[in-house]
Amino acid sequence: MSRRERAESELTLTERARRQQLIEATVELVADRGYAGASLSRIAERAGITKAAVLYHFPSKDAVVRAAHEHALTALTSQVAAAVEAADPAHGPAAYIRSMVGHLREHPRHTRMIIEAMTNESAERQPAERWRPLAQIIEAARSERTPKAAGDERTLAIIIGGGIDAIVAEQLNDPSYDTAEAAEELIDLVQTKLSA
Amino acid sequence: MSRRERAESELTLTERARRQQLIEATVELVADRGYAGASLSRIAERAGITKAAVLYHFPSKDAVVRAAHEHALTALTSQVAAAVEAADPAHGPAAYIRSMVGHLREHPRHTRMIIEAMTNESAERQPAERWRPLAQIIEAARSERTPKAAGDERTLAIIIGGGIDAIVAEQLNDPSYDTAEAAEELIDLVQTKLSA
DNA sequence: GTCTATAACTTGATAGAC
DNA sequence: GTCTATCAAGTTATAGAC
Repeated sequence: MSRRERAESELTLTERARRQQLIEATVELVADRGYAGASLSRIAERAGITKAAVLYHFPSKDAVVRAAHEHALTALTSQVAAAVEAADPAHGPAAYIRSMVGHLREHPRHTRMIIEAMTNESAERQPAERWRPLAQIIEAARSERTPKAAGDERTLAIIIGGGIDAIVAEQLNDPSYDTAEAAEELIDLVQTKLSA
Repeated sequence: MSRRERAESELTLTERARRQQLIEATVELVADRGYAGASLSRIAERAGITKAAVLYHFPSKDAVVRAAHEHALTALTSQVAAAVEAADPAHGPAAYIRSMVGHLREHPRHTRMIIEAMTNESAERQPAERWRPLAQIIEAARSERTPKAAGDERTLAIIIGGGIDAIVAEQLNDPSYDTAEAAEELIDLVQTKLSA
């Protein structure tokens, strides 16, 4: 299942281009038709080559999908991380929420890709712990206001994360939904909690 | 795709039993291996019969999965509805959160089934609007305290719903996570908001 | 180094035996 | 009324041509 994958440096120029093309095709496909709908033949078809040709560039179908997933996830996390670092620690949670909702709104296809990947997360992988980074950001913000305060950052981070997901998901099936405004309301909720 | 399904009253006793058995097998299967892993052959295998036999009791594979989905969903909504009705309107949101988290904790397999079904919700079905019932409960609670208040119930309901999902999901990959406590924290957060 | 032809298997569904 | 035998279409992956 898990063969060795070539290092980035060893890639031919055309290979690089093909991989990128295949990743984009896969992201679109997963976004449009879900995980199940992203078969090798359809990926190949969308890229204008054959199934077998896809399997030359990637060791397996799973590898293609994983690459597409990482592509979307990296884009998200790097942007959010940058936004948080640029912000004052006290406004860390707000920056996190704003940039995350913003990114997901601007890249709906990445969103679907990430959601699908999380849901179908094979049991083989580690338990995620997606809340941890946000919990640290909350802790930093908290210790800036009331130095000795230490609450349940984990649960708060989990709730916020779920809130973000739900807001973005809502926009997915009602494009007229104002996610920016919703994000501010979520931020307001968090501020209230942190001030208490 | 959508053939006529027999009315409940016309069902033989053995047919009733088989259907129930197949539904349970499907729920377990989806919970364990996800939507994709729930093929006709595996459903049949788990029930001790053949694929084709399954398709005698249900018109299609889709119908089996839909039945399993409805089974899980009905159990959830009926319990939550009862809990909310039994509670004072002012405590409606709390009752909603408690009973929902409680039910999902007690029935983890139903949980996975519902999540998978929501994610793979074919585009053919209506846009869900899962937040509506909760929004009404919030509105009722709000008008009891400050009769003229009318805020953004929709977004609040969406955030709460997402928070519940996230709490339950967390318990799914860390069984030691205390969802009851998390639920109380979420309730506290909502109370703060409604009091403001 | 890149891709075509082919294989081996699984899928959902039907027709018809009992 | 219940289920077995069979099918056509789809799936991923391999072997080997260019």
